Amino acid sequence: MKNLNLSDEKLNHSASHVLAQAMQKLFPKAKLGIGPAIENGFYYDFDLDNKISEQDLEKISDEMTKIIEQDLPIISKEISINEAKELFESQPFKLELIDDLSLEGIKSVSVYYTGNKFFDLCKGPHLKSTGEIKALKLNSVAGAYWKGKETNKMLTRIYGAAFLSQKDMEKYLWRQEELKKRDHRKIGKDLDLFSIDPDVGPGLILWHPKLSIVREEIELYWRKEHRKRGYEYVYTPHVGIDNLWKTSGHLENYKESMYPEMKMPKKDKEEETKYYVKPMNCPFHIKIYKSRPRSYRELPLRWCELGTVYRYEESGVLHGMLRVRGFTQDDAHIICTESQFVEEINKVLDFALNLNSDFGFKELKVYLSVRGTKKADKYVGKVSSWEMAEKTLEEILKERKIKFEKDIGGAKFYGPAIDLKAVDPFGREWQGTTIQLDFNNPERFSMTYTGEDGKEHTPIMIHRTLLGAMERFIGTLIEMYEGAFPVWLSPQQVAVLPISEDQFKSADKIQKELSDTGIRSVLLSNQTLNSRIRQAQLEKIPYMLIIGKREVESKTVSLRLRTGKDKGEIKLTDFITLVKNKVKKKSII
RNA sequence: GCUGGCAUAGCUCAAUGGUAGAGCAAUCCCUUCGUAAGGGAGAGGUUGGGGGUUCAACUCCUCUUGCCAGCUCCA
Repeated sequence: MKNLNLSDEKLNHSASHVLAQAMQKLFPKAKLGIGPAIENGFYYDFDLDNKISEQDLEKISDEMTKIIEQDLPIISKEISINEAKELFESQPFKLELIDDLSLEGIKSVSVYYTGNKFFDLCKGPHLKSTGEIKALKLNSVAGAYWKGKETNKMLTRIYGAAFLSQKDMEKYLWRQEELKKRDHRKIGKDLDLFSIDPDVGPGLILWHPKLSIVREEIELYWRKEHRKRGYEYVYTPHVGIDNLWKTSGHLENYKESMYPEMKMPKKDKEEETKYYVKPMNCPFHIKIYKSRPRSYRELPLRWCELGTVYRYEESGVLHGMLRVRGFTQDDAHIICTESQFVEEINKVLDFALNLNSDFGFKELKVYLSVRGTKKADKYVGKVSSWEMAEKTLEEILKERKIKFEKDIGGAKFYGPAIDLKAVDPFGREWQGTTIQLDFNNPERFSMTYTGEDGKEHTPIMIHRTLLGAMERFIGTLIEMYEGAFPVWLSPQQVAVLPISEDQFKSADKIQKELSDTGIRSVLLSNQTLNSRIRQAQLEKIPYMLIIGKREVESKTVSLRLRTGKDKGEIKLTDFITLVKNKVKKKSII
């Protein structure tokens, strides 16, 4: 969660109190949960006897407006735990919160009054009066578990946002519209990039030809960069026998995320062989490692694979290409000695920063994912190894003077991680790179190498993805660029547009010449010129070449950019050089 | 998985109990055009699926599948 600035927090937090007050008036039996300010707004949770839907928001919003117009003062009062218990007698959730606070040893709590009828248990701070809220928008109704626990009661949550001026609200609404326009699911349909078919299965992506070009370009680049950095490619199967997953601990720790087993009867025997589709690639890479004895002289080993895995994610979390059930990780496992480990992590970090920058992600947020306190039994391996690893990763980040936040509870069951999240122009964060330590598998699989001392040692395994997964990464790119991919990734780079039939032949020749130099181009010759320009524009093709009588005579092409800019006449050879340059520099246009 | 909502032509949407309609796309015909939509014609649907209520269901009820928002979870 991002840090909120104080004025936004006061504003939205006060608005959430106004919402609660309005709800209590409209639904006197409503029990109040909590109502904090969040990034870009606020919410409040209620326990209601009745169902409410988005249609009710208007009514609630009107009630809130009345409270705002009364310009009620917001005043805090410090009271003792016992007084608080009396005051919130009829509010079971508040009583629970008071008990929690009391258990923490807190003796008094603050209560905020809005006018003299409404009060709420609250730390504050707040606006001085409701009249400071100048505009308001209720967005949605959703269910949310009390205290975020799946086993707790589900409350009704209402989301909204408050503003200090009408203008601020307009800006906010504009942003919402802008985000809707960039939704990769919409763009994916509009630009014929991908689809999801219920008959194939929810969360399984069908890559259409255009998006497959984007992926192919990324994969080519990815391979080249890995080769350059001393990685070797491996290929491994999509399924493995249950024994493998027993050894890896997946059947113990990860089974609910795995597709169910495939049972294969054995000939003349009663037992069956059970196969599982892989949710991770690690066990396979480990088996390659274990295919023969290893020496310290071979280490570090860096094995990478575009490994397709399947995870049976809960139906409610699926989201276009960003959260799917089948995805291809740009996976790698680095197997090294203890003394190589710090350097290897640093190399991976260098690689990751470089890669992110090449795709135009200039701003990154770094997280150190460590164990949480809640589900301590979820983590496998010795506590001492965990402490050591978390400390080492933290030191590496500090050494590099990288600013980072700790993501407490963000560690995988097998080890801590460094996660990089790309920040887009709208401030949204997209996880791609994750560098995870794994001290579960080397032990479980009894991975060893012979050291300089002639003795057996256990290697360290680093598990990492840089892009994350092809699906999520490319989905992110679609949102980031609003479907207008940088030139090197554009499914079509050039549209060739003859003005009339007289130039069809020349245009066709130009298109073939572009193809010969490896530039992806398409000849559009139906309909009017304007309609073809529109077509190329809507397809977000970076370059349009207009070929008319003039151009044929002077042996040039007229260049129009997808930005709408008319660059005038240019020689074809110069244009080819220009495109090649843009491709090389990975420019947007 | 949970809470709430949605599902009508390829797409975007209309029709609120009386046997489905528009624009765009696609198809065919005419048009050959100088920087974001040239004109015309015909076609396209057992209203996501099953069951029920009713003389009559896109419309009401119920089950189911998928999708959307959020919760929880995650590459």
